[in-house]
Amino acid sequence: MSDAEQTRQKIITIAADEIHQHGFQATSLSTILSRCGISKGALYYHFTNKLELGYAVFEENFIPLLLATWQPALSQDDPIEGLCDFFTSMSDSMVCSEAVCGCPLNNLCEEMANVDEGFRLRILSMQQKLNALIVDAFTKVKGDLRPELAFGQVAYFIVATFHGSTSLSKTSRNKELFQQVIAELCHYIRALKK
Amino acid sequence: MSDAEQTRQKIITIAADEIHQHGFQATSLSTILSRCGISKGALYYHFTNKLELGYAVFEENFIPLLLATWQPALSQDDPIEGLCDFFTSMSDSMVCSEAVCGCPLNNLCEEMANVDEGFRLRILSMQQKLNALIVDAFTKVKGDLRPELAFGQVAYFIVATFHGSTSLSKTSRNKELFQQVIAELCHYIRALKK
DNA sequence: ATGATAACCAACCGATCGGTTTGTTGCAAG
DNA sequence: CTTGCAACAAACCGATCGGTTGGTTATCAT
Repeated sequence: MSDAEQTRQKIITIAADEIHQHGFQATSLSTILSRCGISKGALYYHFTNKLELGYAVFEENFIPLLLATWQPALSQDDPIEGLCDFFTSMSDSMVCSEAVCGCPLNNLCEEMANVDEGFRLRILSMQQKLNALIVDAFTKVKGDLRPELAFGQVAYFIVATFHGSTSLSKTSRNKELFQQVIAELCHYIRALKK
Repeated sequence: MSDAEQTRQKIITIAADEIHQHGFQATSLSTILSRCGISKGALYYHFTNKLELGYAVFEENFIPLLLATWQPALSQDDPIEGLCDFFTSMSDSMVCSEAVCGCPLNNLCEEMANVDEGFRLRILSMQQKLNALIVDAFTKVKGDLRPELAFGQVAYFIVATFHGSTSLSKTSRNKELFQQVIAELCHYIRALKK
């Protein structure tokens, strides 16, 4: 990897961490620069402005991260149990510092969807991709599921509840509350089976 | 009402609208001042700083608004149907401009819970109050509900899903998606009955 | 050896932020 | 009639923001 590409990756990685912690608007370029150990000229050599840096972080860091997080759970032979195990292990292993930051997708959705159209469309695209993943997984085992279910609707419901539960855990700082909502979500998911 | 109290109320009302639209941190005092038609000296006569203004907005505007929104649904004879009617009529009557702004409680939770402890504790208190309202309503008709239910857990689940669905509608700008998730939430809620 | 280019640095810019200071007005009590 | 305080207005402050500019260094083909 060339020096330039190395610097670019470093910027994106650190910017992703800052955005995850403080949101996009509250993230200061100065902080990124000092953490990277580079100057502002270096950053603006690689990115035309802050917004383009944000888009790059979303596409090159957040999206692959989200897909890598959800994919394994959904490609199990039994995606129902795969999802429940995924949610449960996440709520069990969650430490306080993670609970505070929340899901990067949900964070950006809350913050930027009604602020910048570029962000909104990228977030929307990712939400649809995630939803399609869940629908595909359910379709593969649709013989085991209740026949009247609308998979798209159910998939959005699951993601909405998951995001809402991460939101709740931000104020409580208590993973037991998160675990409770996740437990209830797993009840719901398992009840999708015949 | 005295002139001073009138000015104070005007500031809070307009600040509440700005915070609801743009979040707390992105809300500019200058904008509030010009919308109110007052000077900065006037604002700082009534509030010691921006944070205290934010607290006042939360306690004197958002909290009463939220309680007035949820209370009627929960004090029905049948809180299950009350909640479903509440959610459904909200998703039906929602216009695009409302969908973009989301729920004030959820917005502040996402933005401020890990930024300011004063906000976090106030939000947490409100979440607990809302949860208690739901638990109380369910307890009154517990004879009609499935016996194995943990009401607190169920209540948090409902609120989490509702907040997650408002989050989803921010990106889609399409109330049909919101309606779908709400419809699935109503399925879940009605299934709480025996 | 030299010119070109990629990759970067340091200093600076205007704008805006939350917050402070000083001054002014209207009314009400003495 | 004047004194005093409540209720503001207007100007200003330092800090920080995203962004720009002009130069510097290292590499590499010619």
